[in-house]
Amino acid sequence: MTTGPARVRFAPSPTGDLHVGGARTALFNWIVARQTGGKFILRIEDTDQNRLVGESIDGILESIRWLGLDWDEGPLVEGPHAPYFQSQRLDLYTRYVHQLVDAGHAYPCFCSAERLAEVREQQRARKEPPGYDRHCRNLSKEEVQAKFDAGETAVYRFKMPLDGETSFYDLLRGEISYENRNLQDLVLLKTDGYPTYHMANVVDDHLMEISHIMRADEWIPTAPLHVQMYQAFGWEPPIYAHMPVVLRPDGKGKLSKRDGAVGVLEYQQKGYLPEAVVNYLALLGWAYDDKTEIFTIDELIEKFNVEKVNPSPARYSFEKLEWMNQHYINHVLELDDVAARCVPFLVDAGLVDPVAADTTTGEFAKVRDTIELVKDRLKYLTEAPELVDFFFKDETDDYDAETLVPRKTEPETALAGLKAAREGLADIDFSDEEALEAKLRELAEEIGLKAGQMFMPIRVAVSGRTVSPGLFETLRVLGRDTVLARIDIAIQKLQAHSA
RNA sequence: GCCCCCAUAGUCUAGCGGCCUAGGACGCCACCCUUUCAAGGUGGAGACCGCGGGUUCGAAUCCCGCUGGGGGUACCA
Repeated sequence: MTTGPARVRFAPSPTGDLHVGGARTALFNWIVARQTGGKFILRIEDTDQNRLVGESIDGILESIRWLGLDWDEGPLVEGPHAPYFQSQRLDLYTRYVHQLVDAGHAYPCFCSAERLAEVREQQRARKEPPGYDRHCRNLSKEEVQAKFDAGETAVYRFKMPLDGETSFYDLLRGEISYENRNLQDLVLLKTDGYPTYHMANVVDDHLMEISHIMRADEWIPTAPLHVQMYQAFGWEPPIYAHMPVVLRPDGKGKLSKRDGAVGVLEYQQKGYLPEAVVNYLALLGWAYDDKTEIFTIDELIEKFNVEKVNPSPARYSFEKLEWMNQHYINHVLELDDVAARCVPFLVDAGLVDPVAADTTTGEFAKVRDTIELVKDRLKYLTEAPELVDFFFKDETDDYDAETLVPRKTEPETALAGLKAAREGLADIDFSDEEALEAKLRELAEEIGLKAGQMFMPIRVAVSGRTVSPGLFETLRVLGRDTVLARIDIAIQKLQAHSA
């Protein structure tokens, strides 16, 4: 698709959180930049003062950063085409609009919002396609001057050719063409002096030397306008590749906030790994072959091919993403890595000291030892605290004596098992998991219990719950003192219960 | 309404004229492993490749129509 280094851009509009659909577009752009040794440019399209949510910019930058998509030019890092906020480039757009006006490709339009609404209303009543009626397109120089002199404000519209057709090549779909007579004289510059997306994006993409425009599907209908603008300016248009939109899980419309977690940062908070999110997003509409689906970021850079992105819209699946996340935690990341990523969540839960963030500390070692036991059953990092809390607390959470008694057994059975364990484990080497297991199995046999009947009460006694990591490794990590003390408590509980 | 895009199982997809009695994954169902829960292993159900016409010795793959879905139709992006 390209011969040299690509200059691509991701241009979010700061109107809220960056959501996964946008993140996917950003990812594809970033990958293309990296695989061609090009540049990934981040540009903030803050051209709509009404929808602007100032604080959202930080969140968007944080989201992109969290995903690991570093940008070469843009906010904070700047670059040769600064500023990268369109609100700081207003004079440029004004200048270029006037260039179009002078060349006869744009014109001021004095129509009020009311008149436009009225025109649309009438068109609808007559069942005609809605759109601007080009009322001001042929105003004479004198008429225009008179209106400005009278203090009227104007927007500037592009003077779309009335006949002929406009076509462009889309990397995923091939040639796409539109008949000009169906195209509109869209607004380029608004009355508040801000440009519309069309103006800002064409001017900036050209000035910033963007080579490939990879953006969402929804932009296809306005692409011919952009192509006409490039022509009017006498500029070479970039290569286009429109990414299919991400649909709601039920397929009924674009994915939006209403459909659950769609903000990138929500995934961070919910204990997802950026690697898993990236991997899932890459697979949404793209596949390398008929088998592979786990890709490191470097493999994506090596194997991804924009031209193979499936042009049909894809539904978003929370289930598959969840599976992907679990797969990464269970099978892709190394233990130390998972442990380190769990630390913030454990700290938040008040279980470990913040110094555990330093992987050379004993605190971290303890975290690693416990995470090792639950790594293969974690779906989200957020589950870590609830799975390992009993290793860090002095006592287990309170539990009902009943839970010490496995189904279909009597309290006496559980009590006998616990007492046997209490004695039998007293002088066992707790660092030796196999010895622990051998001893417990031996004790079970001695008192005529099945392994499960013996193990469950102990599990509950030491962890306070019926679901826990493997028993013997749990005992090993807990250590003799804690284990014996907790068994004592369990025995008391059971005796009190039966009395 | 008009314009544009898309079309392989519930979902994401492989396939780019014969290798397809359509492959993989998620989800689902069994069974195995097993000290709980996961993970893992094995097997299974699930697609007349949206429908109808062509082209061809041969079509999921090429062409046309239809239907369906999605997008756009703003002084929003």
